[in-house]
Amino acid sequence: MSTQISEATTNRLSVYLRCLNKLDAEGIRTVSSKVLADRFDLNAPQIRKDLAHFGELGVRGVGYYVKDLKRQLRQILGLDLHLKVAIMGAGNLGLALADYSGFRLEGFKIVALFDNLNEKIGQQSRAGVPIYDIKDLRRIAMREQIVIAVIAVPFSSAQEVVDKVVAAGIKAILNFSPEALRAPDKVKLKNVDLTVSLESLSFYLARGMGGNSV
Amino acid sequence: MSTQISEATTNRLSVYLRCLNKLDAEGIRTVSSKVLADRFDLNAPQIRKDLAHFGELGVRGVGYYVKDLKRQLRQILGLDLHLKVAIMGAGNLGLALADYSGFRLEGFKIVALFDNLNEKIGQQSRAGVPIYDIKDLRRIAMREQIVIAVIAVPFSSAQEVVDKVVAAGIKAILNFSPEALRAPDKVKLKNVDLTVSLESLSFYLARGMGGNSV
DNA sequence: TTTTGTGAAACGCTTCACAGCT
DNA sequence: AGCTGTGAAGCGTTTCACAAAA
Repeated sequence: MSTQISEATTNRLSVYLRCLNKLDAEGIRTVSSKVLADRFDLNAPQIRKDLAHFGELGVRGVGYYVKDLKRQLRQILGLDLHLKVAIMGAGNLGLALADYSGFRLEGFKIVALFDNLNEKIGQQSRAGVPIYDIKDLRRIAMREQIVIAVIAVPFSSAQEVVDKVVAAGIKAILNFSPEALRAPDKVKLKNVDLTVSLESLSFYLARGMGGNSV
Repeated sequence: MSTQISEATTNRLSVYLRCLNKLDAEGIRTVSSKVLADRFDLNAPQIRKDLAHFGELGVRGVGYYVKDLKRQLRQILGLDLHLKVAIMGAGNLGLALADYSGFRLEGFKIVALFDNLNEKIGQQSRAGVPIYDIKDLRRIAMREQIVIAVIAVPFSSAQEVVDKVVAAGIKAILNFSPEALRAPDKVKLKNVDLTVSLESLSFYLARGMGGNSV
């Protein structure tokens, strides 16, 4: 419990939760690490190790109670906090992210879009997320208790927007722009970079390699 | 040269290329691993190790010639192949991905969107990417020589679409849906999962941790 | 008996220190 | 002298094998 949990582990916890949701929807009550692994292409000892970081979540000889483990993972991942999210940039990507129903945003609420174009400010996304002036970021972030910002602005203004996000007291950033951004250590920054992802695929194609991976 | 190159390494190659593009734009001719590292918050020995996988790309006592290294990285990453990309799903996200200029898609061409809704088929994105019937995927993938598919459909139909993509002979998939997809080993699958990313941020927030990372 | 939780081994990636070129 | 390329050391993560518990 006192050790640092790696990013790889937290990512897997998220995947485990998704798997458990499926099992629960099927009415399955208990599941062993072996069955979970076989069914979802995971690794049984790794599941046990990952979960063991957070106490004795399973029952020896039985496995894990699906509903209990779901609840515990949701709590561990902080989903019960119902964290508020803002999307920076009401362009195509920002609007799409604000509304995309394919993302199972259980535990998150997208409460605001921010932009600097007058014709966008005051409008809202199709699903009804309001678009605010980025000048009002600090005020609205405090009022709405926004703790996560998603960066969906063109790369040329990404760093500038990150600086504003940090100044507004937001504590975590998910960056979609293809730019190496700097933020203070106290702010958690995670990058999702389409260029890097595509180039990685391209590399494997260029080498004529196969292989399946996350 | 005969060893497997790790995903972490290929991702960094992509980052190095981006840094070199900046240096080149500034007219800088040569750069040492030390300077590159200091300037872009990278790791000098790691840069050398990563590059050394592909031969002697630098010059001892000098460093790396920016233009040469750019060219070599582009070739290593397969960007000279100008690979063709299709976006599966002409919803908000698919259309946004097809047009988003913030992504520096140097070396890739998005040539098609696919959907199954009649009112979308025959239309095109704002930037002019045509929307085809997914039924014609195989034919158009062959005609256009599409080798990468981006999955931007709702999660409930993601696996079904992946199966069609595989059947059409496409060799690499970038998955934006929050679903654990299965594809044959010969097809390279890479997941970009907003849910996992957000939950990972949420975990750190819930634990009151700081820390900056990729 | 079944299946977890866990110390120990194995593995792979990163960092280091320096030999080898220029 | 300067900086790369690289074998070896260091470190963190994954895998294994089994003791402990139900």
